[in-house]
Amino acid sequence: MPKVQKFTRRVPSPEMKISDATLRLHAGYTLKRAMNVMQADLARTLKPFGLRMITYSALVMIADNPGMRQAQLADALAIERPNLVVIIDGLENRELITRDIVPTDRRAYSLQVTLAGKRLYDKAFKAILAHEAEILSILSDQEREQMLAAMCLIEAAEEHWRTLHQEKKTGD
Amino acid sequence: MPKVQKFTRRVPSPEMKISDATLRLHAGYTLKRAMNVMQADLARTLKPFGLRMITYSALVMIADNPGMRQAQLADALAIERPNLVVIIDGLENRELITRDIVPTDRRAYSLQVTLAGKRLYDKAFKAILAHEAEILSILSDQEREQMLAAMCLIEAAEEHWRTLHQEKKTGD
DNA sequence: TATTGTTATACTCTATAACTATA
DNA sequence: TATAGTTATAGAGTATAACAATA
Repeated sequence: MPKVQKFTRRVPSPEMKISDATLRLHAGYTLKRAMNVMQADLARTLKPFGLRMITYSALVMIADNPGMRQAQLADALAIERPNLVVIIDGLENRELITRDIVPTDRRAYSLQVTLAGKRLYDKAFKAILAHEAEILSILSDQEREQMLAAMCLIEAAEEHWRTLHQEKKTGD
Repeated sequence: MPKVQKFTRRVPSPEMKISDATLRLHAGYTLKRAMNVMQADLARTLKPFGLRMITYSALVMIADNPGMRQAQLADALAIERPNLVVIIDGLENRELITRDIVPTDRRAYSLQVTLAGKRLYDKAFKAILAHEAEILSILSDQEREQMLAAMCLIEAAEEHWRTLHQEKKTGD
């Protein structure tokens, strides 16, 4: 089987029309492309506040759930506990949150937002809402609601789907 | 003897209710959560074929656009040229694609899919469609179409949005 | 001088094992 | 024994600078 095809000319001109029609048939591909746009805008929006997506998410969760522990936060944000440590460290060093001692369980910390943390949270939250409203303005209110509902259904479907197949994740 | 816990708890922690209601107000957050589900399933689906998302995408693009160059492929997949090299290397080593010489431009390569590459592409494509159909079965046909249309609008909106603001990305 | 493919590098994000101190 | 937080580390994924060959 000769692999030399230097004589088969296909004329790969720079003006050639590139098509990703096949990949567009995959919902995951289209979803990823759209999410990259949202993600990039979100990162730009948060940058002036010195926040990244994950640090902002952690700040919001702590502010909304005062006293929560790191393990709970990691679970809620769907990240591993070790990766949360540096995130919490950063927020604590900037005095946006505090790690308080839990009298009933001296292994754990009670996470609390500070006044400065809540102020930053409020500003970042409003900025994000404004940016997202701008990007999503191409969608009607109904389209936007239906899209978000569909996203929630997809996310929720995973648990249902896993239960159905009784995941054997221990071996694979 | 299966180990049975006296008190089975999914989250062995305070009985506190954790809420991510605020983050749910951000479309980007909800979008990311849903995409993670699709992404994880896609990775699982491709694993038996020895493909990752990016290598599968490259294979499909090359098969659908015979003769395209690496720079074009990198642009289409929205990745940097240096990161594409190792991907192309992998596909070429497995003889799924070939790098052919372009007589008219000896700097460039003409990317072509091999028969084995096309066969793997067909199998992987069908597997992905089946998996996605299963996950998206919680949505009606109309809901699915509307969701995908919304995703395309969001992605397309970025260019429009950037044009409107006449990006000063050179300094930011 | 600009472009194609490439190398080297670095930085982020994520995943896992193992340690400590508690329970 | 099990859990909460931590440390160290490794693997992806992604970004930029710079180089050789060629246009």
